[in-house]
Amino acid sequence: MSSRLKDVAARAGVSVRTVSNVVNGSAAVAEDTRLRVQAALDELGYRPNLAARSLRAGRTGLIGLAIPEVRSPYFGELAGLLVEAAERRSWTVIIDQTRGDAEAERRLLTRAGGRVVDGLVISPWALGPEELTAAARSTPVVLLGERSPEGLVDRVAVDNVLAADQATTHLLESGRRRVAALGLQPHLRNGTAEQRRAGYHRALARAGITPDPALEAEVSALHRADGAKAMAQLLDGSGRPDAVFAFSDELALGAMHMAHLRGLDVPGDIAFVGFDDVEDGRFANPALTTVAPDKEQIVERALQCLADRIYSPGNAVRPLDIVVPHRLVVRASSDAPSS
Amino acid sequence: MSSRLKDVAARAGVSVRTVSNVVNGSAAVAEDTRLRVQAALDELGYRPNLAARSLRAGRTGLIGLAIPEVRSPYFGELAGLLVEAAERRSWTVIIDQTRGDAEAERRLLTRAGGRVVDGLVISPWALGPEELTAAARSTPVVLLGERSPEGLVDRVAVDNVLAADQATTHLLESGRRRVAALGLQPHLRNGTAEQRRAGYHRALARAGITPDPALEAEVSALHRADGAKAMAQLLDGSGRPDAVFAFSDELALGAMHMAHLRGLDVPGDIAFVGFDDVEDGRFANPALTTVAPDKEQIVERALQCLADRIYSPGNAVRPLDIVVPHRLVVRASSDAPSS
DNA sequence: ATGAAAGCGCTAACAT
DNA sequence: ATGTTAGCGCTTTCAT
Repeated sequence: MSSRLKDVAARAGVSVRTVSNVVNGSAAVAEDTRLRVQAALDELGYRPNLAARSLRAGRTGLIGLAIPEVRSPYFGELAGLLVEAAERRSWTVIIDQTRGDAEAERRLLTRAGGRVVDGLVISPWALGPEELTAAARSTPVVLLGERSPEGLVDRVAVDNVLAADQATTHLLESGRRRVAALGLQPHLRNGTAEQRRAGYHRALARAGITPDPALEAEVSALHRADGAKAMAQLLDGSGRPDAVFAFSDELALGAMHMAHLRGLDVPGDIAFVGFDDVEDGRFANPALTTVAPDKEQIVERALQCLADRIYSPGNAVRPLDIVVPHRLVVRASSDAPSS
Repeated sequence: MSSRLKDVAARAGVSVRTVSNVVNGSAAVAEDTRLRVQAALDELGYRPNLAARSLRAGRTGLIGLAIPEVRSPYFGELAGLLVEAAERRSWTVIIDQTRGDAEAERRLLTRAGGRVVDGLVISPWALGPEELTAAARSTPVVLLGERSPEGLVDRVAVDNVLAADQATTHLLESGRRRVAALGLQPHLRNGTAEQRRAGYHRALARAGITPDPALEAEVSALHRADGAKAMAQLLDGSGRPDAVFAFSDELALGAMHMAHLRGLDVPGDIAFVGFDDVEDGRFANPALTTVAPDKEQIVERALQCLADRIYSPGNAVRPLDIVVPHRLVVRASSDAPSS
């Protein structure tokens, strides 16, 4: 099979110690031996066995990313960015999908405990704070989006209440009066939707508008199809919305599609704002107004948290609650009605 | 820190051998000892150290997936499916992005050689056949899409020539005459675009149409923006297309967006067909006609190849060239012109 | 500057 | 049924 340190040592006529030093540059090696060893290394096509290294080091160089699904544009983009950022820190990322399933989330947390990964970045949907906190005691864990109770685990997120408030306010300022909120998920333990709803209510209140239950639509998942379905219900209901604040771009895109099917003009008859700023939205017809979280910063700060815990585990830093910036990107889907 | 087999053994008053047997169920253990050991296991919260296991087993249980980028809808969907399929085989997937960069592809191939992963599924863009074949000699490798010369490495793909022919034929049959091909990538070593172009030419030839160079648009990458840019060039050129066969849905979506911006009606003035059948296309306005490869089968067969090579390495099976089925999904973007 | 050897945590061959 | 131990490939302490 493939060659080990020992083989290379035998071939170069030195000890494994010296070969190891050449491979890692970990100690001074006489120039001529170094060359001899290097030659042997090349001839044998030596590749270090990572399992052995990890076993020695007590670290794997792997970090986990647990997200509901890779294929969704938002998490896909996030995963891409995280992989790149991890690379810069010489980490390899294991991406796992939870599908918002409690069992899957639990399994990944457990695996993190099993030291397959040195740390875990998780965007929890199904799991409650207790379990997350418990898991974080045995491994470095960073939460994306969801808040842990009393900040017991590191967490990185945008200010959802503020962002939702701004999105709603933007619609109100463009003259819309019957703004719907699309994306409630009362069945999840994830509080994100609840926070966005709070921001939505806050904006309505400031404008002196009483929330209308007929303008709040629930979804069972966050795909375009769910957005389309919820939109259909809004249009068939008594709410008669002239604008929609969807809690994700995917939902917004699905909803917008439904509006088109129903013969509505966007933004003439109805305006849309999404959340996430995924690429699809930028190229939709019309282009989608959205809340853009600073994704680069989300992954960067998450990894920083992990690094801090992994490399100085004794140093019991207080768990961080990091808020990353966002901005409202106005595009054609929410232009003021031509009136 | 965390507990080892030895700790559990001490606590239960048995040998490590017995604990190992309990953990793995690998040998008969007396019921009462089993219970005692299990209790110790639970109390100590024992988790096996995977690095040690891998070192012993000579296998890591990890497989690599190397794709240009996770965030693109097509590769995102594929990655999601592959992770699920791998799970069923108790494999964990490491996803890596190559960005079509030769150096990145080379690095991943090398890592595969380093036994971090037991095998690698790669969608090569930049690397030529020689290097791919060389890498496959030291590790199980499956190619997605790209054909290796003389079938020296396992490969899974759709029949690109046939698919492109069908897509083009569909447009011609709906009465279009000036069908453009969008998505040539002469700078890549990847032959996929070339195959799709061949299918496009074959369809034109069958219809007695001479290919017009002004109707063939190159792109530097495969994002919506590239599709939009190429579309602008087509519209500004002398080709005056009444239909576009884009080599990917993303390109098609970008191109369709540009058509809208130019005030063209789709499909009235111009029809579109994409390739990949990603979710975005299904919810686009209008919904995008596309070639739908059987993605489930792509990942399933790819993993099957890997499993064969990993579990019976001596068994030098001839490299397989697997063609998975596809179908043309006709949607609103290519309805016959109302004429 | 380099060699010898211990030991990371686990499994399995060899005992009893 | 269960204990003892070698060894997977590597890094690193201790010697020289």
